[in-house]
Amino acid sequence: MPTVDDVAQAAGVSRQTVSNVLNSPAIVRETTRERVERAIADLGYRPHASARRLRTRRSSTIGIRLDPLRDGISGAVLDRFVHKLAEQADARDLRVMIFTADGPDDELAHIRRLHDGSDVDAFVLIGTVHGDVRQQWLIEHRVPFVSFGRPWGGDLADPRHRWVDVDGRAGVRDAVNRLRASGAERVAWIGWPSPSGTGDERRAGWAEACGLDGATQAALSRSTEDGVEQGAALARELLSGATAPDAIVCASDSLALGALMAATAAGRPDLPIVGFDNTPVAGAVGLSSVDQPLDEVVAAALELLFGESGGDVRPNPDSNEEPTNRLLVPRLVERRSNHLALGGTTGA
Amino acid sequence: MPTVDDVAQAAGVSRQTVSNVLNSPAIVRETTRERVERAIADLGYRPHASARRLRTRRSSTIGIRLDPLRDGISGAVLDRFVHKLAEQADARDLRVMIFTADGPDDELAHIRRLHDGSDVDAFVLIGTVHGDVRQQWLIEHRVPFVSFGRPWGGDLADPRHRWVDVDGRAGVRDAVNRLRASGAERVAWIGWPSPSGTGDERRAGWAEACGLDGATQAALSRSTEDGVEQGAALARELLSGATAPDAIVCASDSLALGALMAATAAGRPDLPIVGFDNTPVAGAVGLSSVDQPLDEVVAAALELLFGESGGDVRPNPDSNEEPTNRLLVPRLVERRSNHLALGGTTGA
DNA sequence: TCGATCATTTTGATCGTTCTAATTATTCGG
DNA sequence: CCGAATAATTAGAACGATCAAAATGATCGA
Repeated sequence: MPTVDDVAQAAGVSRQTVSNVLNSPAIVRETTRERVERAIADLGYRPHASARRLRTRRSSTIGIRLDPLRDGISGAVLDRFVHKLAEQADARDLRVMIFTADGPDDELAHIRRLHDGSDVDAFVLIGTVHGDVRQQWLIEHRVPFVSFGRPWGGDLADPRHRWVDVDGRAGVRDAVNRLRASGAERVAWIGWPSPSGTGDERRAGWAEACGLDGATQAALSRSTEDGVEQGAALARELLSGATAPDAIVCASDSLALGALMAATAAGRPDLPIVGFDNTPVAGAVGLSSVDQPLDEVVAAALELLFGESGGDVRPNPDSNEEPTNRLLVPRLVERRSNHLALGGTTGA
Repeated sequence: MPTVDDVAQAAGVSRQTVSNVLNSPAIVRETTRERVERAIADLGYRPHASARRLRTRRSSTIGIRLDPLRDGISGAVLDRFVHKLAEQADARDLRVMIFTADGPDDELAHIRRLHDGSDVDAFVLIGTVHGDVRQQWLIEHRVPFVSFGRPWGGDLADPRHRWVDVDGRAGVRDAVNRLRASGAERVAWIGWPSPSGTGDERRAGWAEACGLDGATQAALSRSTEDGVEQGAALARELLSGATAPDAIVCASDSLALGALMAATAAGRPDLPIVGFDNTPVAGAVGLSSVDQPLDEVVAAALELLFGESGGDVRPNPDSNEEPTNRLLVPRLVERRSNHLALGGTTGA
């Protein structure tokens, strides 16, 4: 591999001029620049990333932990998130390094390793939880990071904690409103056990929009761990209850798929059911779902970390001038035909 | 961040001794080593990754392209693969860098960029295709790589092409045999259009084991692009045909899910159906599926690249002594109850 | 006690780049 | 056509680690 010196020699200039052509072309004379560029092309020169990183003390690399494998249907959202992150990072000439961890402490160990070794100069956190050790450490050590997920239980406006999130409450509210506009009067809810930041927010959206009194709300609301079977079980329970729902909104596609299966089996194939995350499965079985705008989420995350369109600059973590967080609005994807019942999409 | 010099000073030794404690502890005297280790711990020293990489000319980083997002159910396999890769790479003190690409040429551009910049010193390729430009370039430039997937149409024994694959033919064959042992006599096949290396292999497994004459084989075999709806359509076609199948084996879980939906809708909820990849959805709806041993695949891939348990060594690409590939055997995961029909798993 | 041998530690150079500061070319008003 | 200002380029040092080889310390048989 040729070095900057080889290029310099070939172009008849000095090392530094070659470097300038690459990093601040504006200060190099037109004719010189062209000569150097030709030499670069001829020799097939590429800067040695590690040498550059060593000198500039910038890795231009973001680290992200892959979510632990779940058996559920969901989780695919985070895979999509990572994918989009890689895509958009590339556009800014950033690299993405991944790692896995067993739990928060293990993750923190990885974060420290990658940070202390200057492998990575910013982190993206997903799935924030109450009193997160990661956030605390990152803030304390002034390591740039952004989280996909609000700092539950923390100061939402703390400028040192940059975050992006999707307004699940609004998403569910819209879904419920839509169902009611279509004639549903008893929209039920299947969600996750409290306390769960994300889950509680989504449920709140349902509670706000369902238009039911307290007793009816209690009768039409259920919670369980995420999972298809769990969703099916609770849907069966709801459907055989005293006040049967005429629509169900769920906190996830897994729960919704279960509910759809239960409804179909119970002879109610047309019961409107809405899931969350708009996973591939939802599309496949014809399930409505609240779609998170991951493209925007990623774009906002990178913008908070690196600025408007900045290449690899990286502002300091505690300016208080512009907001350091962003709440995005999801969109309901409506699907009408229950493919489980039809056995296919559009007729035989 | 402290440097090796700071540690040296604190421990009262030279730079190099600190380096030796980290890289070849055996040659350092016990007492000295302890002193240095204490200093390292006290100062919280971590070697600067880029400096080390610059000097050693080794990045200890593997690059992998994330599969393009598909709408299908499958594809999750590759996410799981990436996850396990990150896990096992970590155990060897390797980093994993991800990227995305629009097509083979774009991917090659990324590969060149990462390689030429010494960002990455080995690549893992997934989803090999006939006459792959990536493989060709990597071999030509003697860049270490391993592919998950055989070099379709190439020399399977070429020592310069390290690969790991799962024997889909054997997997499908076993599945068919199992179905026949349970009494099925007309096992149908729903797969992908030929030519498709992976798809053709899987179909061959069916053809070998189904025990049907040519005409019946033709009547019971269908192919289509991957997708739930596509699977449902073909299953309907098969079920309403002259010679109706009493079991269906599919090339993917997407197709199988479609088939299951179609069968359920057609009043044949108990028709045995087998998918491929054992994705979360298969578990959720109670679909049998052929499971790829991804742990072993990843372990084998890393072993082919870095040796038995080697940390970050990296053998040269063309020794002919040991095999440079590995074909692993998948395992059928049997599930009996069709949850679509029951509307849940284990009764109400 | 001496020189040879082996174990341990240190010194100087180097990886490929960019930073800082100094040097040389060029432009321009008068 | 000169001197000052600005533009363009260059030389030397530095980033933080490891390599290669030299220097020192310890061990041991004669």
